[in-house]
Amino acid sequence: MPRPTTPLLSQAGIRASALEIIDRDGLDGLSMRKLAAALGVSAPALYFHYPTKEQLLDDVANEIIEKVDVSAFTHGWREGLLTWARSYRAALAEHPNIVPFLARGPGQRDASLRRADAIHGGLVAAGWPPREATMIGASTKYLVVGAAMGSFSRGFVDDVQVYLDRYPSLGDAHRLREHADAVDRDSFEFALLMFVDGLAARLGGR
Amino acid sequence: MPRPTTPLLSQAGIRASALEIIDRDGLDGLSMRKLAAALGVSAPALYFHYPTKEQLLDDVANEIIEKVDVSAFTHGWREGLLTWARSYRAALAEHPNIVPFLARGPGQRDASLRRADAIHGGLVAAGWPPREATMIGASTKYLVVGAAMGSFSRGFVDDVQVYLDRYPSLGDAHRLREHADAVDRDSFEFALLMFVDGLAARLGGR
DNA sequence: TGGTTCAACTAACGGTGTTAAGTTAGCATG
DNA sequence: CATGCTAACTTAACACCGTTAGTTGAACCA
Repeated sequence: MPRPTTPLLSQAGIRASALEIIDRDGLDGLSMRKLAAALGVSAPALYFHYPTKEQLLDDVANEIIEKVDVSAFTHGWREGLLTWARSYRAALAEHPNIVPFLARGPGQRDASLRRADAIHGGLVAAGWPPREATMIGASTKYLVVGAAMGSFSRGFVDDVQVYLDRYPSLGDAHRLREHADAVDRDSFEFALLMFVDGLAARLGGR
Repeated sequence: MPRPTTPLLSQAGIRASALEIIDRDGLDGLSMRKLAAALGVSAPALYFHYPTKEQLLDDVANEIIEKVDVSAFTHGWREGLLTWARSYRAALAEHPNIVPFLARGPGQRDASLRRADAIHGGLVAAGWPPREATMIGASTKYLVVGAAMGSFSRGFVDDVQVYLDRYPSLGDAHRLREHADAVDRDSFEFALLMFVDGLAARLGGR
């Protein structure tokens, strides 16, 4: 069945289906064969539209990062930073399974760089020295990526009783599992505000 | 050649060789066959000592986390937190290639939990409400894991000129690549201090 | 109309983690 | 001391992976 009258595949369609599988089955749950099957096509057909799986994932990741809002630096660095960080985290939290890939390597993801530029520019325009602007950008990214990993609250397995017995100081943390998402969200917000407070004190003390 | 007179393999030896390969060839560079070859043995022999690759990696990760210092909470929460965060980051920076695995899933890594317990206990003992102690622990971990990913400075590929042309505001960031490690280390220290300053202000303001 | 290009196909390669079955050294027991 | 069980390895093989090669026939342009 060669060259169908109307194309069966498109880059956008492939990306959408790939993201769907990642969301449902995890990053390791995505294989080219499974993806092809979901699109009603054989695996090598995908390689006509994407040269490699890596490239496809790069594009999917790009699509997600595109939604991050870096526009609020016009309302001051504090507002800009908070808006950026929150929308960044929200974007990742919507597709947590792709975060390990995101974090692995930068690849060819243009969107990240365009945003890094906007952020750095916004901070410098607000009076931060370039070197500190760089560090603030990096720091915020650390927070977002770290939080997106959810490594803390997800560090508790389902069978909680075991840990309660062994680690008494964890105390009220025994309900961490059931409130995992809320804890992650609150902790991120907490960390972000502490960090920005620290920044404000530093900038104000000059 | 069955059952050699003296065992060729041990869990510790397997872990050591695995970590060596990971450090040298990256996380994806570790395969059971390559690991077996490095140990002068056939691949299935490993499965006598480790039920699965995942379990092996869990153990390797555990070994690394074991080195994290959580003892300094006896000198106050500030000192305890700083020491923990710095030694945590140092431990990960020593084996950056395993960080993506670390972040992927918590697995059965006992060491993480024993440390979470110590940290939570130390913070509460120093006067932090349990709920905030949980968030402080989580936040610090976000910073460490995020920084270990080095996702910011490594987000710039080798060919820098391309980005200079396209993203003018990046300005002095054009030397990011060559100073990548230094930038990461400084940014982490910066973020940590800003965060702890924010914390101190919050605790002091009560 | 003819030739080229496109978008799919099947077959296959080398790699992966892992399981099954075979072989024999070491150890415990009668 | 012989017997049997377990331990620690072997080779062969399974199902899957990302990817490449070679084929087919519809669509498009001259």
